[in-house]
Amino acid sequence: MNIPTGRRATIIDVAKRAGVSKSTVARVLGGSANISEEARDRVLKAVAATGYEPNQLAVGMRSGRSGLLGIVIPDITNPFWAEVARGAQDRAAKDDISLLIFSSDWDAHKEATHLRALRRARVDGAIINPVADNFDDLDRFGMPFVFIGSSAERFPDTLSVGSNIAQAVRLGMDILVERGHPAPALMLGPRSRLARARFLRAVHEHCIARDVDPEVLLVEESDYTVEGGRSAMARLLTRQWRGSRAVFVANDLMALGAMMAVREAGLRCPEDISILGFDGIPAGAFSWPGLTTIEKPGRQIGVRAVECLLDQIAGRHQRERIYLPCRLVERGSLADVSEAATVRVAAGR
Amino acid sequence: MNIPTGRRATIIDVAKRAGVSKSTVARVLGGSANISEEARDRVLKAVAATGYEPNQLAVGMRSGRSGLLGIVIPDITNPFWAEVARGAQDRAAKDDISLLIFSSDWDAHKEATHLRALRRARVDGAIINPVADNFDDLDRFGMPFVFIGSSAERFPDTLSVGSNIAQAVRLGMDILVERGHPAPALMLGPRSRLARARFLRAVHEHCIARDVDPEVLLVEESDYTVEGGRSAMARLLTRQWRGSRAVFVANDLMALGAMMAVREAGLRCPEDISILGFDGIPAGAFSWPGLTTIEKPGRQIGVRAVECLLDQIAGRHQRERIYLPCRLVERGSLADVSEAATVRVAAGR
DNA sequence: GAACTTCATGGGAACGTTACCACGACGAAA
DNA sequence: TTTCGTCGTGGTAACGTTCCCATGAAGTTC
Repeated sequence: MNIPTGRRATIIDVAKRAGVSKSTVARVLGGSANISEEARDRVLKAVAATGYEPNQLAVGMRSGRSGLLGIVIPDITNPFWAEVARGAQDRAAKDDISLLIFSSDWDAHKEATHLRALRRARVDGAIINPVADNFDDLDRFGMPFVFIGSSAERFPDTLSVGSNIAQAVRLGMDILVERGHPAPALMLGPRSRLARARFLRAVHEHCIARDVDPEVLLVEESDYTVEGGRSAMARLLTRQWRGSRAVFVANDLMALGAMMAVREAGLRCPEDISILGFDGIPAGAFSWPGLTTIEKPGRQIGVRAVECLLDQIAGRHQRERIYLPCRLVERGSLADVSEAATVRVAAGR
Repeated sequence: MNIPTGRRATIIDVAKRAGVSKSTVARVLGGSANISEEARDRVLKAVAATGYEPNQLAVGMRSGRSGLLGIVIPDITNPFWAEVARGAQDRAAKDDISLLIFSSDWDAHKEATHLRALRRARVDGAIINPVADNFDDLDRFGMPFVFIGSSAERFPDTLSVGSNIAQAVRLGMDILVERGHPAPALMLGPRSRLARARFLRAVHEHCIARDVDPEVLLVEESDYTVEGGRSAMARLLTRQWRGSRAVFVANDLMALGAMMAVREAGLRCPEDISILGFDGIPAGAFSWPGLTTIEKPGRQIGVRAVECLLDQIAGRHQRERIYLPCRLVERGSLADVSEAATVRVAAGR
C-alpha cells in the first residue's frame, strides 16, 4: 500500500503515482466531465493507495470557501441551545460542512472574541444568537450571517430564525380553556426580556378573542430560574383566585420551581393547582407529575438557520424573519375540570 | 478609515498602507524583536485602519497548524457530553484555538465520517469518545488524538482521560454506610458496558474491606434509561430485603425512573426507600425529592483532554490514562437511619 | 581604517489547491 | 485538402501566509 507515514499525501503524490498531471486528478475528484475512463481509473486507484484526503485549508485558500460554518450560542450546556447546535450540525454535515461552536455566556465581550475567531477562520457564514444590543455595523460583520432566538428581534431588516411565540401561546391557551381553565394566572419573566412582551400580548389577544377581560388574570413575575418560579408561586398562592387554579408559566425552569412551591404549601399538582410550562426542557419529563409544556423547536431552528445561511451564501438572500411552530407536550401537570370531564366522571368513565 | 468592503484586507494591504514590506508586518504581528519603534507604530495604525484579520487558512497552510481542534462525542444534546464539550471549548479558547464539534450517535459509520472531516480540515488534534471497537491502525489516525470516556478503556497503551469510577463508588458507599445503609441494593447497567464491570468490582472491594459479603447485596440490571430504572425498581420491590432499604443506582436516568417506581408503588423516597444516583445530570436537581448523586467531572474531562492534546502536539507526549475524581452532590433522596441520627432525633435535635 | 558583528528591513520561495489557458489529436464539415 | 470544433490533457498563475536568506547601515573591535 505504501501509505506515507510522515507526510500526508498531496494531489501531486496522487498524480505522480497515477502517471497523470495534477490537473487531471483535480478533474476526476471534482467530478468534471471529459475524462478518459482509463485516467479516471488510475487516479481513483492512486487515491486509494496513497490514502489521499484533500487539504481543506488549501481548497479554502484557493476557492474562497473554507467549508466551515460558525455558530455562537449562549451556552452549549443549556439543553435548548444544545438542540439548536445539534440541528445545525446535522444539516451542515449533509453538505460536508463542519461546524465551529462557541458559547458566549450572554457576554458581549466573549461574543466579540468568538466573532473575531470566526472571521479569522474564514468561515463561510455564521449563526448568531446576538447578545450585544448594537453592533458597529451589521454590513461589516465580515461574513454572511443569520440571527437566531428571540434576541434577534432587536435587529429589524435582518434574516433571522426563531420560534413562533404567538402560536405557542395560542396552543397553551387553547388547551387551558379546553381543560376548563379559561382565565389562568400568568407567571412571567423579567420585564427586560423581549420574549415577555410578546408572550403577554399573545395571551391578551387570545383573551379578547374569547371576550375575556385580560385584566382579570393574576400575574406574577420573576426571573427565569427554579428559585424565581418557586417564590413567584408562593406569592401567587397568597392571592385571591377566581375560578379554577391554573398557572401558565413562561419558562420551564420557573414551572419546575412553581411545582416545588405547590408541594411545599401542602398542595398537590395537578389536583389543586394546574401548571403549564414553556420551553420543553428534558428535566420536565422527570418531575412529579411530569410537566405539561410547550416545546420550542430547537433542532428545527438549527436546521433552518443553516439552510438560510447556505441560501444566502449561494446568493439567494432574503431579509426575512422566520418563525417556527411550537408543539404541545402533554404530561401530567394539567387537571381537566371542564364540564365535559365532569360529565365523563359522573358517568363512571 | 477606508475599510475595503468587498475584499478582506491582506497582510500586503497593511504593508502598502504602512509603507513597509509584508515581512515587517509579519514581524510586528508575530511579536518578534528588532523592530524600530516607528515601523511598529505605522504597522499597528495600518492594521487598525484596514481592519486586518489574519487568514487562518493561509497561516495553517504555510505553518502546518490550522488552529483547529476536533471533538467527536456521542451526542452534544446529552448534558454530560455537552459539559465535556464546553470544558474543551473554554480551554481551547485560551490558546486561541477553535473547536470543531461532532456527534456520533454511538454509530461507527458516522464516527468514521466525522474523523474524515477532521482529517480534511487538518485539525491539529482530536478528542474522541471511541465507538468503533477497532480502528484499522491507531497510528494511522492521521492526527494526534486523546480518547475520552469509559469506552477508551478498550484501547490499552493509549492516552485517555476519564472519570475515576473506583473513587466514585467509594464515595457513594461511604455515604451510604454513614447514613446507615451498609448493604445497599445495586442497580446496574447492561452487561455489555465496560463501566458496569468496574462499578461492580469497586463495590465488591469496598464490601470486602468492611467485612461484608458482597453476595448478600440485591442486584438488578437494566439499560441506562428512565424506563429501565422504573422496571428494575419494580422488580426490586418484590424481592426480600434485609436491613435498610437503599439502592445504589449506576446511572441517574435509571435513578429517576426508580424514583417514579417507588412513588407508583405507594411508597415514599427517601422515607421508605433511599436512592443514590450516579452521573450528575441536571434533571436530578428537579425531581422530588432531589436526587442525591455522584457527579462525574464532565467539564474537567474536556479541559484535561485539550491539555493532553496540546502537550502531545508540542511533542511532550505520554501514553497514560488519566482518571479524574468525582464529587458527591447531596440532595434529598438519602434517608439517615444511622444510630447517630436516631440518637439525635431522640435528643430532640 | 579594515574586518566583523548587530540591527532593521526587503525579497522570494513554498505550502496544496483550483481556475484558466494552451496544446495536440481526432473527426466532421466545407 | 483545409478548416473548424471537441475532447482529453498538461502547464502555470494565483490565493495569503511564514520562513529563510540577502542587503545595507551602523556600531564595535583590533
